[in-house]
Amino acid sequence: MRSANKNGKAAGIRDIANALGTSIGTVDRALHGRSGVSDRTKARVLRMAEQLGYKPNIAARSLKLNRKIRIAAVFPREIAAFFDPLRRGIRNAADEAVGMQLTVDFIDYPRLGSGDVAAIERAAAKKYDGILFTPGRPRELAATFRRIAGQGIPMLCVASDAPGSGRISSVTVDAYISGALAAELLSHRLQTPSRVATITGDLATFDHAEKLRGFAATLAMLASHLTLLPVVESHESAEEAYRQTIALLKARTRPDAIYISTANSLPVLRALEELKLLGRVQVIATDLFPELVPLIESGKVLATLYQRPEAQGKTAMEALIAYLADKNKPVRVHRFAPHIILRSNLPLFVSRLSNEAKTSTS
Amino acid sequence: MRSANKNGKAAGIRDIANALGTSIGTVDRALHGRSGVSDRTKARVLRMAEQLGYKPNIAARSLKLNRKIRIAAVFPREIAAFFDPLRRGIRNAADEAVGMQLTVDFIDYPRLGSGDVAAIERAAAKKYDGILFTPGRPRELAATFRRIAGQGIPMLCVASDAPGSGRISSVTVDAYISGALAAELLSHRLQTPSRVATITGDLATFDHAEKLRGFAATLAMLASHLTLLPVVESHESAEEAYRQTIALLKARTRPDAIYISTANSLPVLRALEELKLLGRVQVIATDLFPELVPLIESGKVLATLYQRPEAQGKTAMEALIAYLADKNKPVRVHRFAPHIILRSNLPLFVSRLSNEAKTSTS
DNA sequence: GCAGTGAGCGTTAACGTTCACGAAGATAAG
DNA sequence: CTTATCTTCGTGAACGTTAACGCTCACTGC
Repeated sequence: MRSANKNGKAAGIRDIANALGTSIGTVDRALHGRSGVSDRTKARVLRMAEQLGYKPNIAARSLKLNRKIRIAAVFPREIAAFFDPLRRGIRNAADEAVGMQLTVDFIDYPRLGSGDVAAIERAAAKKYDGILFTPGRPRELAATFRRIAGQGIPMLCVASDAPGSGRISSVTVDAYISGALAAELLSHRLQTPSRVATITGDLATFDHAEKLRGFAATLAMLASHLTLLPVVESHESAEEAYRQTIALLKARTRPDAIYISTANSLPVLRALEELKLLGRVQVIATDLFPELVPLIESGKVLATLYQRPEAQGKTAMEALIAYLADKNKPVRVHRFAPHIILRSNLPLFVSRLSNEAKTSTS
Repeated sequence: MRSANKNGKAAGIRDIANALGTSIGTVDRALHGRSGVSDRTKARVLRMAEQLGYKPNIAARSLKLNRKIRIAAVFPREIAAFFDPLRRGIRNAADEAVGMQLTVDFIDYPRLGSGDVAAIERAAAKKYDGILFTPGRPRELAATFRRIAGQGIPMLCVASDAPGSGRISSVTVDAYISGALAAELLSHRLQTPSRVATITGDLATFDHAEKLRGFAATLAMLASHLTLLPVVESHESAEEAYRQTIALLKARTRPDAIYISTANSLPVLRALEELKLLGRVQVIATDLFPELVPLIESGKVLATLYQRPEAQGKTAMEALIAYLADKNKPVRVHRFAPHIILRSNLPLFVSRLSNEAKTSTS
């Protein structure tokens, strides 16, 4: 960005060599800590580089070392409203990647917890340079994780984390805070003693468990008049979610509010509708899809916590690329803030639903 | 990303030339619509390029045409809590820019509406390749805009828009929706007939006017029991904001809630505190700074609408760079969704306040 | 004395593009 | 027919970096 030398051009490796009366080969070796330079010259080079404000020309570098990188993106087909934009984010980031020949293979499997182990195994066997995926049930994947990590293939978790799996990093919404937000929003609305239910995907999924933790803790802290019913697990299945919701709503202890912590909220809403409880039971949903729009507009759904799948995908891919470009540089763990979608800011997100443009991840 | 030819490498300009039995010079001319190629060969080249799945190697290109770009970023010093991170976002984007020698000059002036015309004039005189700024009072800047646009210098508005100014694009929070959100959040809390006040920066600023429009419209639509008091303009001055708030709170028609639509909320909060009204008057603030944190934690401020200055700066800079790299490609107008910061998701943003790391703009 | 070793360094050929220069042929003007 | 001009195209030198290769010289062991 700054410090051009006298003639106006930025200092290059050649300028350093000239200034020192040495050769560019030596400078290159010194700058990269390669062998074949004496400590003395190495120090001289480093100092001169500093002095001239040397910044490596990335364009020249990536032109020279023409890297080919193959990345596997392993994600379920369901829930499409979440994973499709996530894949889009990944694709966008891949397209924008500059200075390498990037190949992204998308490997699909039916849904979280069903077929993921096999799919990831399959990907690992193909010797990719990196793997992107959502760990649905970290326990069942533990053995696979060890094998992949052992092979030295970097894996990065997206949409849910798997601590201790050897993944180089993870990109997720802050799950605990998502749950906490849901509780806070409900506490604003429910002023009198009420029952609150939660429907989640699968408690074996780390982020689902975290959401629940946040929800329960915040409920206890901010709203002691709200009692939490036993959690319902839909196991990422639409039918199961529907059945369980019906059962929940017909029970003696019918909840006054429901927090759906998975993007799989459609069956739950259908059950509510069929029992004519939409609007009478407060609902906080997760993520956004077309069917949810009119419900928020009409106030039948109080809010939804948008997990920004496209942004997650993009950030994850960028992080993986950055890691592959330079394995020394550490990769940050990204914890996104979920967007609280209410009635009045809904239009902003709806326009994004349709515009599946290559752009924007804000 | 795909279509490597037989030997595994991606198709380059030389491959096209070989396949056609022509020279790379001709291919280059044809691909870029330069003169000196017959229509026939041009068509042949284009077809072969398509067929081989040719993708230009950006690294090689930017290595060859070693462009130097100078950009001016003209922003006020106040309100630092907003403009400092915005500048940081700009700097980050500049550092990440690859394939060009980028120089960013930060030009400061006291505050919006005071010194901005002169500062922008000064920048324009220096023949920058692009200008980034916040149009505080578009009216007063109109003449300057015309001159700059006439010189062909692209300008991009950040944090507030200036429609019809000739700017190539703008990056802002969706102001109307910010206002609407504030109204909706207040309507959740205030159930009985109440008075609501708004304190803004300067109604001459486009985005401030928009926020008010959104606020008023949503109040009318969702909460007819809330009456809106006449708007107060602080003119981006701390002292004026303080004085006006005191006056407002001592008036006969003391408001039950205040929407502070400018980041300049500190003086307002001070006034509230001194009159012991913090916690008794509902407050929705804008943006985040250290002093606001305990107030949100304790529930004395209901919410704040975070305008994500760093993300805005980064996106704006990226957009300008993209435009300068290819002036044909149109630049999107970016409308960010403000983050609603409540008690439970506050920690997520606080950590960003301290970590002034180079990373993250989510 | 000499071959062998290896540390330290210089040379040079790529990587894929862009662009200035000039050659060759066609057309026009004298 | 010659000379000038224009169109179409090929040639080759950069851009800054990396890495393979090879040179020099000091040191070792015999």
